[in-house]
Amino acid sequence: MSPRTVDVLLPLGLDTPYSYAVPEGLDLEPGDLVHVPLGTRGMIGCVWPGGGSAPVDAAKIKSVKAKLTFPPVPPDLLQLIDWMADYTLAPKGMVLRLALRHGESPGPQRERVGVRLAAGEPSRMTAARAKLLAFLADGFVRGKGEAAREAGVSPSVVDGLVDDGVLETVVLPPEPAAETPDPTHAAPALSDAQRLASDALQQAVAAKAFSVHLLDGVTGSGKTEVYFEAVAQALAEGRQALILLPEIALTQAFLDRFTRRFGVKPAEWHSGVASRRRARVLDGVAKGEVQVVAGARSALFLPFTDLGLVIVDEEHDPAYKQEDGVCYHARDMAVVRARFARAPIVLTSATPSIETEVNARRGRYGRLALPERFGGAKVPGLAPIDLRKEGPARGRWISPRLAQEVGETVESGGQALLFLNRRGYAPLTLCRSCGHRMKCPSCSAWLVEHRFRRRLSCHHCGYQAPVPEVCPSCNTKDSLIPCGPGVERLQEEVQTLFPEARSLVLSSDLTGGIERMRAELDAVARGEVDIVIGTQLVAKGHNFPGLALVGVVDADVGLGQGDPRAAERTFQLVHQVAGRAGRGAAEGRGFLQTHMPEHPVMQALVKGDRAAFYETEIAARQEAHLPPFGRLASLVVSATDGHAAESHARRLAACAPLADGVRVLGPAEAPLAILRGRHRWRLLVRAPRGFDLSAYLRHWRAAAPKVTGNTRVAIDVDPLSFL
DNA sequence: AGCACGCCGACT
DNA sequence: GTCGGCGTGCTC
Repeated sequence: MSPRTVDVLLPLGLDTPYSYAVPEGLDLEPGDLVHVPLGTRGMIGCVWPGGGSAPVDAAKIKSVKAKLTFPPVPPDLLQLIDWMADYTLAPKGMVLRLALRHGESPGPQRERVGVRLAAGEPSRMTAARAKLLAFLADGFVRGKGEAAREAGVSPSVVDGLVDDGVLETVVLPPEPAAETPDPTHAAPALSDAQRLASDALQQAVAAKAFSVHLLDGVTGSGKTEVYFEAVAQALAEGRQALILLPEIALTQAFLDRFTRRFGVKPAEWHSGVASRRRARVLDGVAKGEVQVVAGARSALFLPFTDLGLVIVDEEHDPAYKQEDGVCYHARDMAVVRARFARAPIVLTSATPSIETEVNARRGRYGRLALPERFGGAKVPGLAPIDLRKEGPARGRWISPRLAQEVGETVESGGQALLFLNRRGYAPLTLCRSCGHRMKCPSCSAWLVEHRFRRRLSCHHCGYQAPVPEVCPSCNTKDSLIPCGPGVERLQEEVQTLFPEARSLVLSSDLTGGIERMRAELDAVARGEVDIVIGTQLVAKGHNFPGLALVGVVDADVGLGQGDPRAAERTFQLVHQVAGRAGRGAAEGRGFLQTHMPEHPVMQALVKGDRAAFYETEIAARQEAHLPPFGRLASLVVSATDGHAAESHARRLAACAPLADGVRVLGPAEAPLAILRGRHRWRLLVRAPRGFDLSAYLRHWRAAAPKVTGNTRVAIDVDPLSFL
């Protein structure tokens, strides 16, 4: 009799599972994680449902080594992986990898050791020992580290007394991954509009069925309080809730709000969480002990077994889009997971993406609108400052009017925010003698000067070099001059204009990681800074209660380039930044510096007319058959050799299948023509709404000439950016 | 993704 | 003569 076999999907670039023999007595279910031999090494894979894989030579079949005592992948997540692989054209194994590559250490947890007073006298008494013994005099067990910390002595004092026999060690039960949130801890007082919305969401949760709602409200309208009530409902029913946030929005402020509502912090899941903690959260999620996870994109792949609610906060945020490897939009995939889990999902935004807005208008998503700013504070209007007429002097970026307003704000004790979406000191460095421009050696991009780090750096590949003393082209000394502003340069200008003011640059490339970032954001919130100079980072969900003025230094930055989403992104970003002001008691004011005040986006921003923006933008998308009125996919052919990339792109274009209403545009050199030393040619597929683009691309790929050498074809279904 | 196998340049 | 560069292809 031939041995039983199972299909095992491996987290590799493979589209089909492999067959393995099942050892006698081992019981395997789909979703179980197993250790299997592969070639010369071993690997963790996932038992895959179906059993319909193509038969292989029996002699090749190896045997499953062991089943891991690790949480299995639940059925809805298996389904999501299948679905994502089909949709994105990524190998199934690479999608599985997203769900397995959590970076946690799955090994046995380190025992937590506690101490308590035992019989016996210390051989010697010291001040530190006396302090510790006094602290432990009640005879209760304390964690080792905790005892040392609380008593104000070093951990070695604890160890010393243990060796002395005065203290005894006790093994403590493992610390829970998260404490249990209490849905009744502090029910908030909601406005009528909030109550209406939260009732609707609670009903959706109670229905235990798939549904999508857009929770639509301006910054400060109380969206978070509303969806917390939906979370409370899920908790009351004993089910799990997932709150997805753009990574940087997972601030102390968010955790504090959650804690105020539910009494304890949610389990966190993002790149800053230590690996041991991740393992505990993962385990807790799988066992249903962790009920609420607040996490970044990757939390989408956690093994929830009883998911009762998904929230995607700030659903329009482009950070949800994964651009490399498996290209996917976490918001869209969250909707799919919710569908498979038969759970309601709530998308929140003050400036919904056009896709979501149109879905809400069509009635595919329910819309819950929170029209007013909670607590009465006003959304700041944005006064336009026409840079053509009242711009600053050459080499300056803050117009006289904006400078005066900032000065008055700071003098009267208010906080000002200057927004400029450009990192570093200057986006371009050129030689005044020969005109040479400092360029990245492996990308077609300028090197950005970072004066604080005293380096030139490429924002696309991470290349860094010191600022040279002589021009690399003509060897003239001290001839390199910075062109254009970045936030660092803006701070320099601020320091010249307002020497007394305390200023701070907030930008993603500040050293110190997410912890330092949170600390600085908190310092701003406490009013320890007068003038904040920030990139888009300041737009994302931080609350600066003392902020009285917002100045958008260059509203035109994101426009141009022919990117169809440029208008949308500019609107969302500036709208959000403007919303930072006036959330507290102070009435905020805003200023918008632009070279094109007549542009529809600027007009909408100046008038605070959100509806006008959606009208023009939706009409423009419809006119151009762009998403969501048509579908797009991008194929980027890249190779270290430019001709190889171009010729493969041309041959690829030549064999594109014909289909009704489908147009293949290109190949054209990608806007970023060279990236990390690879030449890039781009093809764009435009198809009608509702067209099965994935199937089309699959046929195309099957008919395409096979890729040779280091040529690569990257497929992005529903691309967001056009670089 | 690794890791082995393969076929061409500069070293003990 | 071998060591080793990384291109190519396979892993149940």
